[in-house]
Amino acid sequence: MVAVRAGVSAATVSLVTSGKTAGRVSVGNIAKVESAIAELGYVVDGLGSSLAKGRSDIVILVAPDVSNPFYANVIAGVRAAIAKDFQLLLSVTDAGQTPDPKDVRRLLALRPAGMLVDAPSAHFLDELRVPDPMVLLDAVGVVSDAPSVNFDVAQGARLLAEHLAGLGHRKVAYLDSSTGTETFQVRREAFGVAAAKLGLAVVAKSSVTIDVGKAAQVFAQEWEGWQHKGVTAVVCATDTHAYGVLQEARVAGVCVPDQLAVTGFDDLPYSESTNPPLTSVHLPAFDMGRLAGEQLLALIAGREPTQTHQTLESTLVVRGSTSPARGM
Amino acid sequence: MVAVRAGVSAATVSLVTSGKTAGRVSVGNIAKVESAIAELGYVVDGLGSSLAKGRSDIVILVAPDVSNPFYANVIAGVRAAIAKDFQLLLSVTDAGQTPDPKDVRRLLALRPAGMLVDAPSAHFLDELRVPDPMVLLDAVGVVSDAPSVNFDVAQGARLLAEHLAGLGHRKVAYLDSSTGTETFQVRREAFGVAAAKLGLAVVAKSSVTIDVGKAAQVFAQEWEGWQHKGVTAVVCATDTHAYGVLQEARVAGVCVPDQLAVTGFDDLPYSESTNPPLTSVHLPAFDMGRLAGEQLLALIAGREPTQTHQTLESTLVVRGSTSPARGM
DNA sequence: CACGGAGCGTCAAGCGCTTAACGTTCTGTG
DNA sequence: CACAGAACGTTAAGCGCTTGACGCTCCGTG
Repeated sequence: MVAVRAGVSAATVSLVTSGKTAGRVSVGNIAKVESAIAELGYVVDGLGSSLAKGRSDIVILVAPDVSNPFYANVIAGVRAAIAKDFQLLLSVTDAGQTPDPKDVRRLLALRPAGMLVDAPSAHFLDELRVPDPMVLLDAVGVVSDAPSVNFDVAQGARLLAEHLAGLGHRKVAYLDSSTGTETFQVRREAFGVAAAKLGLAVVAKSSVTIDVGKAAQVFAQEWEGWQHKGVTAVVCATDTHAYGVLQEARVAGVCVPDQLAVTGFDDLPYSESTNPPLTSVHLPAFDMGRLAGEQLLALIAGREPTQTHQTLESTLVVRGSTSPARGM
Repeated sequence: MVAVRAGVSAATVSLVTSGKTAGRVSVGNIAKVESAIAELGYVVDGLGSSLAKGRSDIVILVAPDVSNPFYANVIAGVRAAIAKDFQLLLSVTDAGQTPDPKDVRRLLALRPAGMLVDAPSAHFLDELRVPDPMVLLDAVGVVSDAPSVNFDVAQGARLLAEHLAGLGHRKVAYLDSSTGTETFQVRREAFGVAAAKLGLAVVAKSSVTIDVGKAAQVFAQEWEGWQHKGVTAVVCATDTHAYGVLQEARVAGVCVPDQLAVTGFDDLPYSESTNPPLTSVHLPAFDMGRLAGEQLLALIAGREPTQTHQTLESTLVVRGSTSPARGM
């Protein structure tokens, strides 16, 4: 191995690779070791190193649905914060499902340096014996003393309700999904509260999944009923639902936004390319990831996090899918 | 630890956890150990175990761009194949970039059980000392004796060219991206060949990235020129480009498909929800991931892979964005 | 009754690394 | 010149697990 090549002991090599050379290794030996490392293409073995140090340099990110472009942004943010020092390991799951605690425990066996949990369910946090440094993302409706970074969903919902009410809409349909996470529940409640304050009537309906297709089906079934009730706008709890509604509305010959306003939540990248472009509540996913990553880094380093619970502002992006209600 | 709790040696616990109890551990002791494990919520430490066994149960997936929904499908497929036995670790990178071999080498230090490389560049494979079990995905334009699973891009390009020629188009613009991977190069060439055979004239243009917005810009700049040249269709090397074109065409008052046909490549999930829905070459990403995962599993188990190089059929999904050329 | 072998457990070495503890050498100072 | 302490190196003890080697008990058979 490197040690014999450089003519020193393994201990010395270790001191060099970990940069603890001050007062322990002579410049001559540092050079020898470094050139031996270069010649051999040596990389410190992560397994041995982690075992000796008691923890690996892996950070685990648990997210409910990695195929969702929204999470891609979160992931990118996390990566931006921690990639220099740690390996990011994703606990990948199927769409909309919270990971099985058993799977996560398997990950925990790798003794990660820290853990990030996106959209954790209370049940999930209970089930799992919570490890040392952990930061929660988008931890709505969950009580935990772990630091967290969240969106101001209430604000987004309020902006959205005000926008619709301002356009003269009096009755809206609310479409969300009955998947596991608390996310949708919180959004529905937030919108309900905001709508109630403005005298906006809400008809709620849940789809089974966040699929574009499923949402389209629901719309196809419900549209007639909604029409009878005087619904002039559909508020979707996630943009993918809105895509389905847009698609099916076109099929049904319903003109958006003239006959029906449609709005989303998340502001996914494609929402500016739909027809018409989608009015949506923008949630700063990348920033959430980055901030959570930074918090975790601080925690790992033993520093107390600056703010335990951070809330990020959400904004409303108004595009072509909303216009004044019929008859205005 | 578990051993004392069950009143046996650590060796016996290890035999139980790894299932090698035949002729080594009595049923009584197995029961004792198992209940001790259950009570303590014990999970075999991955670090110690991997170190002793010489390799971890991690599989690394290297992909050029995880935020792309196309890769999300690949990942899902890989996961479906290997999740039972291994942890999937993604070498996450920035959009369109091949990962830095240095980063990957850091991952290699975890001594993964195997490795999957999606859209590898020749340079990347050279740079990296290739580890034991490795399977390549979408390894176009790369010579390597590692098993691989690929798309039949030529077939897709042919179907597309035939479709357009059949609709009476004589001159098409080809829009792709100049990002690192060989993917786009291969697609362009394949389409060029197919088009030439059918007497279809091609005007090529590259965008800097695969961004929707960048593609829109390119279209805005080029459209006038293309119009002069008699271009009646835009072929995009990836659906995201097509989204940009669709969007900008609407802004410019160009009617798709009557004035201009637009096609994509990849058949991303949103392509059925664009306006009009996008005609696109469908690549079976999930299957590619799954097959590659299975190959890798076989390799890891020491079995020879059944087929070294597999090619998956691609198909053309015709939707509303293509119609007969003007004047037909 | 002696002996072979099956059945069951444990021992101990070792995976590749880190780090406290402990030399050894060298330099400077009283 | 003696000695303190800085500067370097190495030794060795693990980290938590796996596994080949070994030992013991017990049973069946010649």
